[in-house]
Amino acid sequence: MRKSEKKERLLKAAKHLIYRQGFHQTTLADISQESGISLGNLYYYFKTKEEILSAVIENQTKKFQAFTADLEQEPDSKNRLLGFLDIVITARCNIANYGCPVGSLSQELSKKTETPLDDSLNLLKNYVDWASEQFRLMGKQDAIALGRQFIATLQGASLLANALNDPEVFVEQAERVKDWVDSL
Amino acid sequence: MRKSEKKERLLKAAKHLIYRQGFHQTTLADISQESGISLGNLYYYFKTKEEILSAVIENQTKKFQAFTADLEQEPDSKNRLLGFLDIVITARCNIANYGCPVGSLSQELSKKTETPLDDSLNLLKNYVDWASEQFRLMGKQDAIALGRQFIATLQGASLLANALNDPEVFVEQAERVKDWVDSL
DNA sequence: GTCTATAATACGATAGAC
DNA sequence: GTCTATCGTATTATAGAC
Repeated sequence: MRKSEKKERLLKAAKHLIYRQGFHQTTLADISQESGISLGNLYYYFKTKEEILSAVIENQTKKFQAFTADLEQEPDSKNRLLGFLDIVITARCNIANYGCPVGSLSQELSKKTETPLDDSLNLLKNYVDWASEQFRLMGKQDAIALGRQFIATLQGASLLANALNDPEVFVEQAERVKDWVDSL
Repeated sequence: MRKSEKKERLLKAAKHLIYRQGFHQTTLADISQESGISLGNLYYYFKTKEEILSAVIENQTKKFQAFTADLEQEPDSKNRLLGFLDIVITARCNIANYGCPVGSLSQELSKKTETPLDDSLNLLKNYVDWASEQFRLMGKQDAIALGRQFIATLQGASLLANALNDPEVFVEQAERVKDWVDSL
């Protein structure tokens, strides 16, 4: 196994566990076990637990970029927003079980007493900016507020579906967002 | 100082700290310090940390009941929803700094690996049920979905305002909800 | 009921052999 | 690079004097 391959295994395990358990509840022993890499060896790849968190956030940022780049294939911005909704709807079950990976992490980190780690703040902002840009391309005057509304409603739907433990709550609300976008 | 008064002091400190730091990041030493009650004495009032959490959740439930009971003075259900919005808007700064007390706790606890503690699940559900009831009284067929939309949008606005650290983001989105309710 | 001191444990991090 | 063993500290919880 290549060195970088191990680092990726660790990152994947960390991402998975942090999503399901939250950052503070995930121990390095958990990550070691899930990845099959010994606890001592883990420190060869990441000097601190915080460094793992940074890597996970960076990974999420890249995923966002790949996600929106893929949507660029659709030339119409309204259809891009609708395509975005279709994709998140397919994640309904994970959302009902664990919430939105970006939103839940973002909220947990906002309660951190230590260093702010601004990258996490930017994660949600990236999505908001992307959505606002789509509304701007649709010629909307209040594109920024619309973009915030788009993301906020989906975040709220994730939170609610998670709290009520019901994927269909997420689908129902996302469909409402679809109707709303369609009507604009 | 009465015995029950001390218990209330502990509860208030715990509630405050859990809201600002989250449950897992709040230590019993923190609660001891904030309340001015020694760590050992704390255990006279609450046998475990979990028991404090239960008390905080129960307190939030009572707050919800008092909150909605107060709104019952307004005879028109649409006005009750609008009144609800006006009140949460006044909390904009706390929301931008720490999120919604109910939503953030609910999300943190949904990631708990141990016992589910269903009371926390019911907290958000109480709000949803209340909102849905108002829409039902307004004669809406899809009152349940509307109630979910009402609470979900506010939760999303809280999350976003918190992530972006901007109270006006919350106000902007809450005003949009007001316009929406008004138009129904 | 209230306090100080301390036990018990979990966890991040390091040391050092291989 | 990788491992096992272990340190140091934070934190929940208890013991026991007052």
